[in-house]
Amino acid sequence: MVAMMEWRMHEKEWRKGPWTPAEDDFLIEYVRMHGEGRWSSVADCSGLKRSGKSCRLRWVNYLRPGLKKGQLTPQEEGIIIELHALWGNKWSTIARYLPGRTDNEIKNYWRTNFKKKGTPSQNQEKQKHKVSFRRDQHHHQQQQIMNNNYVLPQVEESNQRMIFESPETKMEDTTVSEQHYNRSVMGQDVASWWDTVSEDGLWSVFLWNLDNDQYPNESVIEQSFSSNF
DNA sequence: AATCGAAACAACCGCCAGTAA
DNA sequence: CTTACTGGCGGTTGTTTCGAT
Repeated sequence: MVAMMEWRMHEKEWRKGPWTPAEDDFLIEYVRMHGEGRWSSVADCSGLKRSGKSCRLRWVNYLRPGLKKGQLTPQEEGIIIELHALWGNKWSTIARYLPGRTDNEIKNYWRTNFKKKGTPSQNQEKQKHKVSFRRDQHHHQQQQIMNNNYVLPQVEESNQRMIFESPETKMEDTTVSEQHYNRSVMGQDVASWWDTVSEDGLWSVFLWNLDNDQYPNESVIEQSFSSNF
């Protein structure tokens, strides 16, 4: 009995730290068999000594098919900047507008570049010369493994208002403010956009009460965009 | 070549909301 | 109605890599 309890306790001691390729394989195989979700049962079904949370995080941030890796494009940077101005640290919400990018990636990017430093435009030149070789290399391997096995699932959330067909072109079923956002930011030079906004003091129009978790006043946004873009 | 600080990234932690029992 | 469980999210930390000196 005591031995049994000890065994059970031991069973719940999850492994931590960096994931090994073998663990990744286990998780990929699990998702292939059971689909996403039911993370708490991964350990039981796959033999992984990882918590459900850990498995979900690994899958979402690293193993999931369709993930883009490597440096963010100027367009993506612009999207992040603008949406952060609109919604604050709603990383998962922002990530929905950047197909293939994760909330974690965006969060890290923001913290590294903008949190306690100058404007994005000041950091742009610096950013251009930074390349993540290690990550690209690893991701390339992962993609080669998975491209043959997975179909990128359609994003369908009842209250998420968009379906991406290609990353930076077609968006469907967006709200008015989002459509303005799409028109104004997609393809625009980030540095010039930032300069415009910061010089004109436009940030004030984006300020609203973050606690109520609502979109900013659309008419205000519409006004600011129509007058500046 | 060695060292050190900054940047980049992966992963963990705590909290919260939704939901099933 | 209450409670426990689960998944998701944002904040934070630890490690690795890069670049300057």
